Amino acid sequence: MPRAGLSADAVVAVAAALLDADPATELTLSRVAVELGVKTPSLYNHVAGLGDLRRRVAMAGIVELGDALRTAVMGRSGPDAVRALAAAYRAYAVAHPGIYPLTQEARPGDPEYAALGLRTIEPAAAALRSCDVAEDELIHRIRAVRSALHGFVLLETRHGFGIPVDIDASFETLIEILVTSCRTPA
Amino acid sequence: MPRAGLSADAVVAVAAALLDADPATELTLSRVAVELGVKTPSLYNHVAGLGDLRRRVAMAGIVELGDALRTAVMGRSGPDAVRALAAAYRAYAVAHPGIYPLTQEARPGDPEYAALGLRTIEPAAAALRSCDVAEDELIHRIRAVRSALHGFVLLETRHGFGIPVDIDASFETLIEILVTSCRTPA
DNA sequence: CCTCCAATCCTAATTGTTTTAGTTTATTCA
DNA sequence: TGAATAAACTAAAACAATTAGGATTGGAGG
Repeated sequence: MPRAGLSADAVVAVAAALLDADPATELTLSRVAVELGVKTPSLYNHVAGLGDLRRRVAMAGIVELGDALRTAVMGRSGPDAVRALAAAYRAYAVAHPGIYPLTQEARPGDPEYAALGLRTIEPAAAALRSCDVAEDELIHRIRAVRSALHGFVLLETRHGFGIPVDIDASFETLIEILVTSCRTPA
Repeated sequence: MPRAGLSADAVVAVAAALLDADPATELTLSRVAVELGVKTPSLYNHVAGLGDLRRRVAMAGIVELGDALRTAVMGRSGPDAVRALAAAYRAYAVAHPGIYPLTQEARPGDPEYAALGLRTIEPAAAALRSCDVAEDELIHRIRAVRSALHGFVLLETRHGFGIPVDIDASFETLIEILVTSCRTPA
């Protein structure tokens, strides 16, 4: 038995790659093991099972998505910030159609996971605060933006938009609707 | 072997009920069979397998959702129609948190399924047309509304809104943003 | 250098799932 | 009544997750 030299990170990376390569196919430990040239039970030395693997992929994805959003919003404000945030959000989902849905899955009773989730909320909060959104409206506006972006990229990446009409234009329309709510401070 | 008196519809109904009763738990033929007091292979007399069962549940759901939307929009126009549509959409998803996601799954190469999908699009198209949305903008507006609603109800029903702040108020905010794009004809 | 121990990887086995094949029995209808 | 059809069953194959336990590797400390 020559040692394969695995690590939790390597397993997570392969799982993430498989997920993005074919988002429609279920992630299985078998496929990850084959990809790594190892038997399935060996994965348990690095990861506590399929559920844990999915959680780890999700957390890595949240960090990446959060960083992308933070970067996008940096140095921008008002409608510009919202537009940049939206573009970055969509870009991440399109680039990672398998990982993305995991990043938006709730895990009740997992404080570490919940804490990470704030990474994707904060940039949105910053962008909206930079439009003069009242503080008691902020959460609702964040939820609205998040809902719109989440729904759009989910439908896009899963081919839910049936008609072959320019999806970029649809996204522009969506963003402009969202931005409208930003343009006019009270 | 006393006969159980099943039918495709009965199987679909039980599957739908299981799905809604516990949206987090995977739908399996085993559970459906147990619920019906029958062995798993017997289900194949009525349904072509798990995939077919899911498809049938989805189609039944699409019809129900489409009817709810059509009813909501009937006799209304402009912002009123959009508000009613949104409320009905959310009500369906909340009442059927297990079935709803299936109704929004794309099935490439399934014309019957695609045709059914129009049932949920048409009410939205009607609502938006009744605001003076230009015809070449219509698809994009429909997609925007659909994205926003889809994302919201998915996050709501899967407990994706972390903070315990009034979700109804957030939905109101979202609808008002969508309706804004409706209020002002060119 | 050598021993030892912990980590890694394996095989074997259990459980639970989908699905196919073939059999039996109930129902229907000619 | 008797035959055809449909619905249920048993048996079994294929595949996945997981656990248990055993063997080997690789490195840490003497």
